[in-house]
Amino acid sequence: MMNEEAGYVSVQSHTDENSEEGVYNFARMEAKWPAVWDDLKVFTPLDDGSKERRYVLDMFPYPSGDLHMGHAEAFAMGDVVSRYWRQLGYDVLHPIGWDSFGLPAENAAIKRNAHPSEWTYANIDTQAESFKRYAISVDWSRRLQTSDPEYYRWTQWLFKRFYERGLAYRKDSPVNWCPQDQTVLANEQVVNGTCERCGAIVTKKSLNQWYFKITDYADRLLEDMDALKGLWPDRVLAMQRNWIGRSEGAHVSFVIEAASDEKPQRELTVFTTRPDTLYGATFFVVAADSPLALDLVTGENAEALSDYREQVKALSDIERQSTERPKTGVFTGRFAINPLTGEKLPVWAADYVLADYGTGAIMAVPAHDQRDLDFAKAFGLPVRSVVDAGSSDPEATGIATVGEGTLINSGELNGLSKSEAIPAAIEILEKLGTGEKFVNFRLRDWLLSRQRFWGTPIPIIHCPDCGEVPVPDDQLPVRLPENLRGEDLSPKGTSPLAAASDWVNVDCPKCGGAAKRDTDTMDTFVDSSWYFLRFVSPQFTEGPFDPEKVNDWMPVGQYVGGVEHAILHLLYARFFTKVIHDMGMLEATEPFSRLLNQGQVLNGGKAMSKSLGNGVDLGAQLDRFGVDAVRLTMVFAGPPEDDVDWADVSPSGSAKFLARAWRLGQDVTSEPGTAATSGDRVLRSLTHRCVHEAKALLEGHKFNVTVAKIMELVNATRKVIDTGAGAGDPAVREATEAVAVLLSLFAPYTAEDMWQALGHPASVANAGFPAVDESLLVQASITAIVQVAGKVRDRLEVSPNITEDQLRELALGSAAVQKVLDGREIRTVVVRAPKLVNIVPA
RNA sequence: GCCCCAGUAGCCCAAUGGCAGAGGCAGUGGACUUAAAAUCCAUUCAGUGUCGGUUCGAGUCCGACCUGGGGUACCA
Repeated sequence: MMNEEAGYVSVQSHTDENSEEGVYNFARMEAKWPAVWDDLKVFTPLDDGSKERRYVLDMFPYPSGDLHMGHAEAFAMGDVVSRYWRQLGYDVLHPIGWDSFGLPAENAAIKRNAHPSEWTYANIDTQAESFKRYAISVDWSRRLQTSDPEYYRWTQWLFKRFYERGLAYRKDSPVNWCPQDQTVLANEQVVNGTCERCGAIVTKKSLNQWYFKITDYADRLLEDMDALKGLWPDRVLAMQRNWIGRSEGAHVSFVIEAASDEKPQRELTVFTTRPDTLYGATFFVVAADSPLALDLVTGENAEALSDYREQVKALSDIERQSTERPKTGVFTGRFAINPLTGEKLPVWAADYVLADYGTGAIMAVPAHDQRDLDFAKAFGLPVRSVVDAGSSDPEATGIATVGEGTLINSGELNGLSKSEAIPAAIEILEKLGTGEKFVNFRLRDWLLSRQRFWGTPIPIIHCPDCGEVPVPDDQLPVRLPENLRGEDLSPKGTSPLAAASDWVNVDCPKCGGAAKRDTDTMDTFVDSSWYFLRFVSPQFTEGPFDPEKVNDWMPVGQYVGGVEHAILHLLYARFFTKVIHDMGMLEATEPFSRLLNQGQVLNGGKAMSKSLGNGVDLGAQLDRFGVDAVRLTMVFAGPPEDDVDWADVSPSGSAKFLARAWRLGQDVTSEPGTAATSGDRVLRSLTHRCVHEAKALLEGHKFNVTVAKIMELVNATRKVIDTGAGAGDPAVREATEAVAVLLSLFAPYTAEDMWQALGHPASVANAGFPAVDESLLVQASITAIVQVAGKVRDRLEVSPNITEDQLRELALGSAAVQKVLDGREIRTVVVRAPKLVNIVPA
């Protein structure tokens, strides 16, 4: 703490305007350079095809307030890539925008009796100013906001194209409903099964909602991940894979016996991954909350089912999801016929079978499925083993046998192993015409409608005669009304838009009769599923994006953002990209070639939060240490994907290092353009090795190690100035210029100031990555180590070009080696010229 | 429960299968200073979570386990 204070004082003491020349002063640099960069349009891509294009993108922010430490880390990382690519000579597209629709703005508007746009755009302006101070290298002319009518016009346009392709549709589905507040709740507004606002127990209510048919793309979303292997973090790919949840098995049809004239015979299909266990099925279960259960139930059981369904509805998510909860269910009075054995299986309704997975019905094989076994034991249903896994009886132990084994009690399947029996059973079912191989997915369609105001209106008109009628393209955008504010936006059981009668009531575009607008708005994930496409031509008026520009830039070469978006945003963006590709508007089938997940910024081992009181204010850190020091600290703290614990790092140490680097620029006395060839050979060699290694490290996103290499070079250069060839040596200039260019990726103000001190015009961002002289990478001599039985026994100074034979002879001739060998026979000699010899005695 | 990721010095972190240390923080000593800060120089500190395996050689590869973090969970 004392030392941090010391750093603070030392840096801060030089920030006043009258400070002496030659002293590092971050405040002066931060005041000076942004205007210069703006004038030079350093970060505006040429976009003319004269240079190879590269697109780097940070996940765009939500304007919740001013920037915080998390933004500072994420954008520091993305900026390294952007500035690195620019130094390599690419035409870099690095844009910024805001994901500016969303509920917080609506809540703020209710509280302040204002329109959500006021709060939203004020915050955006604040963040934009902070980003400019933070010196992220973005093209400000491409700035966009998803809540701009010029943006959401195209969100609506895309929705219509999805609608035309049958990929946007409405259906009834159960949603969270608060009976007290008379409103639908988002999942995150349901806390422990109760309404976060009033505490009432949340129930399910069936409402008509809009969906995107993402399930049509499940296979491609899964398969195309193969090409992302090694380019996206493994865990993100794993999470997406789990989310999509591909499961191979079979559909099997069961005949349900007739119960009466009103309840005639019918067929029901189940999905199972274990068709081999069909002989072990002893009962049948349908999801209690599905319409199927109501259809099946017979008279005397109807009341029990109805009571049971009420109980299930009242269950909180927490209770429902607990695997510890005892199995519950009711008998429906019906029986299913096992297609292989003709056996009658009682049909139960239970909540452990989910209505929206598979077909909402299962065949229950208690001997080989733990859940079925738990249910069988709770209701005294029979258990029959059909796979002998050599373990004890499931009925006695209560543990289902799920592993490999030999089929028994299973007719023609007897004697087969589990893995042989699965395809054999499918073949039998297919011959009987009562089943087939089937691949099931866990992924569900994307519920996109929200009963909220501050989102993209759904461009559909409901006409009593014509039904759903899309708003014609030339009438887009359907704008949000501007006269609703404050209490008008509070939840009243329907979307706030429904109350805006001027807005809702329109003529049907088809028949001209009285009709009403759809009053729902879109999930904000829709807005963010295509913003990366809009950035290629944000002012384009003929479509969502310029069809030529989009293929010039897409796919995004590097995407940077938090792992919290590992599933939803990234899956949705991939889905949109594929649909837009299928529409023939885009060549790419994946939006983001490479993905980097930066870690979180913690304080004292924990995420910063108000309740913990451990928040660190970004603005205060910037005031105290300077933008460059904060950026450098974020990058140097560790690998980009690791969390940064602000309690473990030293922004004052970063500031000290930057001042040290900056002073090199002040000290150099040779003229710009001085040839380096006559300079200090050792320093030159180090400079070129540093640049060479930095390139490889940057490609691998090892930014922290890159910074360490720059520090090494700074230390060596300082030594040459103070105790070596001196400040006038051409190698010192060469090294210092390399430091400035490398540092420009991490500390743009310091680097720019150094560049100027070295006599170069702005901007260092365009200086170009230093060229490496390969001949300087070769060292004059190398220390070869000589091991005996893996232990180091001698070191030899050898030429890097030494042959294996030469090195072997030298090593064997070593006195130290001979002493250790002590006359023993030699079994092998491993030679790795020029670095190592390992002599293995017999 | 299942699936990922990570365990190296007091701390943050480096190390194409080849001398465990590049860098930083903290500590210690010194130079400079009337003194302090800043600056500069020097320097202490671990055998890599545990056990086993592969190899001439393992922090690195393989297996099991321990600890921590993350994801997911009645998905048939």
